[in-house]
Amino acid sequence: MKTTEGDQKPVSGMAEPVEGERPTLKTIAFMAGLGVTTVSRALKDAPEIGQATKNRVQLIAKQIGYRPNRAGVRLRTGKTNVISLVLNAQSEIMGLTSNMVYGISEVLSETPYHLTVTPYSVKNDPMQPIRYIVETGSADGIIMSRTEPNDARVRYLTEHGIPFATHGRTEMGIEHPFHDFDNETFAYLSVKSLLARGRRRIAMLAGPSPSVTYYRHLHRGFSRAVEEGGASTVAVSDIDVDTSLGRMRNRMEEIMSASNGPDGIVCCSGSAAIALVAGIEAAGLKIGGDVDLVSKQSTDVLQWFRPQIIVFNEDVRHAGRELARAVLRRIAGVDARELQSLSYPDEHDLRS
Amino acid sequence: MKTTEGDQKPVSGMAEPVEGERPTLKTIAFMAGLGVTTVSRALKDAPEIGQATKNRVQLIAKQIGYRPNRAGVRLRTGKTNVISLVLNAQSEIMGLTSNMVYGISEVLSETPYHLTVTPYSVKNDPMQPIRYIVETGSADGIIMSRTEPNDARVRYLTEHGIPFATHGRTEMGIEHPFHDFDNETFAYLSVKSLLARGRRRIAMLAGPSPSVTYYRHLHRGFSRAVEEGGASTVAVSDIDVDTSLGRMRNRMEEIMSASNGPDGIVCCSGSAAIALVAGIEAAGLKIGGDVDLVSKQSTDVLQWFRPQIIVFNEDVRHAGRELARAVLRRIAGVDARELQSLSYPDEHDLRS
DNA sequence: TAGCCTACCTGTAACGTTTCAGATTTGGGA
DNA sequence: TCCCAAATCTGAAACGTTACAGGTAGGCTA
Repeated sequence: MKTTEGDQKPVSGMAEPVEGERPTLKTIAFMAGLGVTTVSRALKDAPEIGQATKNRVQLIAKQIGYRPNRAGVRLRTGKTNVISLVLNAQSEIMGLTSNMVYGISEVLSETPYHLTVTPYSVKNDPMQPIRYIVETGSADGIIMSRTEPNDARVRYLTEHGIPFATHGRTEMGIEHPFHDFDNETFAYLSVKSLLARGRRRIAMLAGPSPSVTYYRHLHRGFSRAVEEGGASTVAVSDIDVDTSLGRMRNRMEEIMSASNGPDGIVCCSGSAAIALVAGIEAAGLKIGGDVDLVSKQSTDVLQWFRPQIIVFNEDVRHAGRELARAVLRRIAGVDARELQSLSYPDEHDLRS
Repeated sequence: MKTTEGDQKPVSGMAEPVEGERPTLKTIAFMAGLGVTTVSRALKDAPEIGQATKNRVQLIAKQIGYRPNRAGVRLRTGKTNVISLVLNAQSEIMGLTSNMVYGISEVLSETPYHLTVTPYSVKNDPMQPIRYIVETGSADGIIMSRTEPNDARVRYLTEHGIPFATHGRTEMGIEHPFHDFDNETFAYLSVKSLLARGRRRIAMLAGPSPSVTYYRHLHRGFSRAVEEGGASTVAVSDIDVDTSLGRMRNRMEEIMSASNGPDGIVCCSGSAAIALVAGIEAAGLKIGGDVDLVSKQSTDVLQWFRPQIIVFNEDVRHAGRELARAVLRRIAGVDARELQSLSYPDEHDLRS
């Protein structure tokens, strides 16, 4: 039987859908004179539906602006079509998180996925939001940052088989999707850059140790370059990238005022760099003269800050895109090992 | 009949729920020997359920960690328990958006609401994400920024009866929830501050005109103060807060190099301020000497920028909290006029 | 011709919740 | 004693979707 477009026999027991309501499968089924099952299948290009029918159904769906009801799909299939970004709600001076959000959204906007954001307070247990998402099944995939070498969240999610991707790596023998900035190379190149400027006593402001993995990468690159250059190291104690900028400045002033302060400093955060500069200058030293500073920045702000320093850019928007793609492909069943990527430091000497 | 705790007669036709699955109303109903209807009502403290039953049901629910299935609720009631933050995906140098997200989340975290973020590209129609949300019914409430004097989104949402709150005000005779920074007072006080420092030729870098409402507020406060002080005005043409920092710097250099440049400048954005400073200094002028600069900042970054300038702080995290509270109360049926709030500028002379 | 396979389509059930329209019990008043 | 109202509780239906287990028609094989 060849059904033509106009052939819309009203199916028995099926009332005409109300005008003005949001169209559902039933609406299309009524208009096409088909069963809802057929419509459902036709819309997802199932092989058991005839090509003519598919075309007709898809045309109608398009014309009346049909959009599947998310609650219906979710209730039936358990699939939420949601990716959750879990983050630490540290107040930010620079727009790191927002740019990552934009990156993620860029990728998700071409899919049926929505992005929900689940910040947790710094003081709280990082596991709490993760457990919540898993227990309530409120997302199909999770993106998270502040990855630790032995990360309880990674273990938990892996055990529960929930797709996720981390910003940063772990060191626990579990293969999982991640995207990371190559902090080791960054630290290595930064030290090289300082050595090339004749600096011999090198210090570094890193991430909180041992909680965050990239701390180790930084130190690996740092040590290697210092060693290769035959330079020496000055420890920066008591402060890390999480310290308040005020305390950072004060501590830096102390360190630089000491008799054997560093003459070259590597800093792994743009906002920290501005506090270090303040501390250095408070100690009466001149950047570029007495001491050089190299910093990573995740936002183009240090360009505008003076004195200008040497920076390496990290593109967090790109990281967001990579992470989103990774979770999506993980959800699609791609092997975790194929979803691990690094991005590389990009040096800019801002000093004009 | 007084039902005791132990009295759990299995209801006919009701199979024991599978262990390990997420508990549902049925699970509780089975355990309590009640119907799902009763359980549903007991959990929401309906008046037609006996107190003893309520206590028992609520205890069981708590013990087994029952959480209502969002898809079930959503499908049945149409309520999504989602608030959507719609924003313009401009790359940000400073962490404005993330702090607003944290503020919103702070409030939502004590409610059943989730936060989804829907960025739209700067080039795209701002109506597009709004229409999408309304047509697919994907949120119970919307928070949006970049509010315009005659805002199509506000009109559309009002007509469709969708609760929302805007960051910024409109001027279209529609009462709706908003939170706004008092830009008029900010501009007024800024000019006053410049006048007090003996500045007489005042300029301002404002938001894009006429697209964004706060442009008008800024100008109102600006003009009033300039007039009161008998000072004169220097127009800053071609650039606004949306201009790229590079162009902003160059234009500023031109303006300051002209014979009749301003000697006092008001700037309504922290990130713009750093570009203005660069332009001013490129023109060979000294801030604090030849010219004074007053800026609003939404993130504590200008503290660390030198030369230090006079700033007024805007607390975006607080704005986020206010906006979230406003949408929630609007959803609860509170009158829009009771959900309009302003926050006031807070001056800090950073110059030590 | 019968039987079978393929291609296409169908209704029913189920996901978990709330609403609707009762059902049952209890206590009290007449 | 009977009846009514109030206080509690109940199953069935519905929201929109997909999975399951068929159903029908036509053509091909034997």
